Amino acid sequence: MEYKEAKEKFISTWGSLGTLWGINKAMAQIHALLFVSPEPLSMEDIMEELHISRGNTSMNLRQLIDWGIVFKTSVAGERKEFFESEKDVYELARTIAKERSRREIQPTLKVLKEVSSIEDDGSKKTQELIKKTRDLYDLANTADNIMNRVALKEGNWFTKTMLKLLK
Amino acid sequence: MEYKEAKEKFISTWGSLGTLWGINKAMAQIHALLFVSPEPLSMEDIMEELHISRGNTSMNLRQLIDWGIVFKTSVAGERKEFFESEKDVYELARTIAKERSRREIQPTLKVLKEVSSIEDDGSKKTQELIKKTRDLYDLANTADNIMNRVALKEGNWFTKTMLKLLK
DNA sequence: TTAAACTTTCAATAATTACTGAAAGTTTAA
DNA sequence: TTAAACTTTCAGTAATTATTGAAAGTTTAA
Repeated sequence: MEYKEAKEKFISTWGSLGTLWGINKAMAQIHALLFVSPEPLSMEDIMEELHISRGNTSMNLRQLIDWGIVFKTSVAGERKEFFESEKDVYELARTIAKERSRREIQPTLKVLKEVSSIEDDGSKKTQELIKKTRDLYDLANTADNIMNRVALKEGNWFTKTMLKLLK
Repeated sequence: MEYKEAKEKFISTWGSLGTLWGINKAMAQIHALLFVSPEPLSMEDIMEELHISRGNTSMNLRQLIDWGIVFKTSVAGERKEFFESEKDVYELARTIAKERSRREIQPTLKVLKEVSSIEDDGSKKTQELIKKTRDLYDLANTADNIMNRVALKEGNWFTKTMLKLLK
């Protein structure tokens, strides 16, 4: 396997993995492409490599920028815009974790809190609903804290420490 | 807000959250329903509460069973099958983490390993591909290890320890 | 200013994914 | 055994989500 094949394999795998996790294929593939490109790419470049339309490219680039993992750059002497991705995997993971927390976990926690705060009328089913949503709240909250506040902070101090403990 | 409304809110939120993470709505909602039910439910019960067809119910129950988070049970004196979900949130999280690792992370790691093992021809783009896929491999591997081997083991020892550190 | 170069938007369409319902299959009580 | 009770399968359809392409919008060099 040499360069071209390897790169295509990576991009296509990343696309499928994205789909499995609720991220559309084009978005995941654009990210993958930018991630392994030594140089920033133009919209033209991306369209051509991935065989996707201008509109699709534009919309998905915007989403990647909204997520904070792709940036616009300018290239000296070129009029059009170029794009590059966050290159540091820890920074990438931290950004994604932070965004998913903000967009998805926090709203869910809010609902879990509301639901688990209903009045206990003493019935078994009400008590079960309260207990279960409270348990989920605690779990989601803890996982969120670990992810955002420990695991991904300060380079990989945490990682190194944990891997030592795992020996 | 009282019982009925709270329960519906929980089930519907769980369904949307699932969708966002690549799990279909019916599957997530069946799980939510079973998770807060004090008693096992029959297919009939589930169909009626969620307004979904028999076929849909059957297929999604099977998937939940395949994932290892829903079980068939028998109820004394009843001929039909009943279903109940894993009730412990830690066990639930552990099972889901293990399955997602097996189904998704492991295959991805395999591809990342392959891609990052191509021969270095000295070109910048090849070196970039190797470096980036190697970085992703390390990140995914570490996250997977922490998730499966530490964070979710033995009740919540880890959680408690971590939360203390976070003070 | 203006017109070429470029980007965004969005209605139409394609592709994918989920869901239904009825037929086929299975189990169990008598 | 058999027939009622129940579950699974799957072809057809519906719903959702992704993609295109062209028109509208924006920016910039001259």
